[in-house]
Amino acid sequence: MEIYNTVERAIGSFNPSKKILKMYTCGPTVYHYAHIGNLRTYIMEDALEKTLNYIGYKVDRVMNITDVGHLSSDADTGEDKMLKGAKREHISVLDIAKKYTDAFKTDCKKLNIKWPDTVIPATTCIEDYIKFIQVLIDKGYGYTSGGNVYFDTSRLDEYYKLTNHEEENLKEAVRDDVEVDINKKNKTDFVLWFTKSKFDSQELKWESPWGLGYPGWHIECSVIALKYLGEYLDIHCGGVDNIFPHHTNEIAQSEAYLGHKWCSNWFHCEHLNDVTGKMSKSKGEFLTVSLLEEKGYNPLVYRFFCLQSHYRKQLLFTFGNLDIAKNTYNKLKNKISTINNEGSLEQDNIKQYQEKFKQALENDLNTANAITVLYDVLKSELNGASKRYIINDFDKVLSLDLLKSEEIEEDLKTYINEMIEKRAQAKKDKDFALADKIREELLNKNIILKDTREGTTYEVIN
RNA sequence: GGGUCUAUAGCCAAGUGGUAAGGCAUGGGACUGCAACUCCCUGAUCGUUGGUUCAAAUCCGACUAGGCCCUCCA
Repeated sequence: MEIYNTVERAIGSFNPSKKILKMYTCGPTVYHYAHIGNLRTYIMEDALEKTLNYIGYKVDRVMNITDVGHLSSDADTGEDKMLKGAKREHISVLDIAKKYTDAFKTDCKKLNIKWPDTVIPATTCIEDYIKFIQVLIDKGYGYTSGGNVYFDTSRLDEYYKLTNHEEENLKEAVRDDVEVDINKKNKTDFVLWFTKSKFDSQELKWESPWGLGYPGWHIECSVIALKYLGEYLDIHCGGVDNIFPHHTNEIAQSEAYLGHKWCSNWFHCEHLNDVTGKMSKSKGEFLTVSLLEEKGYNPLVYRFFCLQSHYRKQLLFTFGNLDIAKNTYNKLKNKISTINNEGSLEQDNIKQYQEKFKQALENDLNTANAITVLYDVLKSELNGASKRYIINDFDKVLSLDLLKSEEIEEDLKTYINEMIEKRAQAKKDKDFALADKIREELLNKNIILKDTREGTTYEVIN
């Protein structure tokens, strides 16, 4: 397939000859609920993984869970994030991690995001970080200063390959709330191991050759990727805000450690913005999947909203825009639900549509176009069975539950049918007031009646 | 200040040199007791400006606007 590669700053071919691909994903820091902007990235990564499956690859995918605790909110003057969460809720740091890992898992499930095969909490690999850091020190890439272990970026020729930065142009401590670390030899050096925390309240600490402390932020991804996926990665994913410094530093550490090129493709998902810019937890409304549900949106409407757009374009979130997606999604599902299952499979035509669908996805994960192919299928002359077959096939990537209809309990069915009978009689008697009253009553119970030529049908919405 | 990305109708968008796909919304019509559903019809010369070319939304330059990153936010 063709896909944009951040290292090349261009769309390039991605057609490894092997059958199994190694994919690494930066996971969440589990100190609070994920907001839907975070989730956009996971949705698109999920679509990527499923696309790779669709075109014939097996994907060995690993994701970390950052439960080590790093800076709080957007300022690094405050407390440790995990600890802040723990204080807020009067439970321990580890309980916070568990709580929000579970919450994240639930969100993924609701959005039909496949949980990666291997998900590793950062705190389970402390020994590995220590060994890794020791090797970096032995090789001359690490040094200790002011109690912390730092990575010496001046030892690298290609430190900026991901960003095209020039060292002299890099500003230090751009944000007001960030302080310059005087222990660093170079301004881009970063911490591998902390013993002197900027905040003394760090709760989780471990013994190390350099003293009691905790790992730097970037080390966990390098080490976990190496431990579970080996020395070569095919694709590494994350949000665009991680390009610098996080991914830049991952490359620095990993390649310094390995002595060879580490990951060939970098996949970055753009941000979900609100009208003021990037969505964040500290600003504006804190939009979670649960909140969307409370407001009456099926989480898959949000997935659809994301898939209709391109992962490398910023997407503007407003409830108005989400309403449009909701309407579109409901119409789409509704249309699909009316397709019968008759006829025998028209293999040749089916293949054509599958090919078109594949082409859209292989073109830098063009999910918007892939959805258009779905509409082409709906409008086509294919028989019902063939359409259903294709829709089911497409949904392996889209994961929009396109063929799933809500299970309706027998009691409710009986009730609705009785009401429909009653209304039909009322209409016959020209008692439209009663007929409308019945329709209204059912609507209040989220049951929509539809009068068609064949009679009255209904739809239960959730 | 530097880097990076984006700019097509109200919204999401396709388009990768040959006279602008699709979806939703809007408006009109059919259907209906009325409505919803469904079906049919309905819209843009592509941020601005130079250039390359027989031909540009598509390539190059400049400009403008906006987002993101520059030490731990996906």
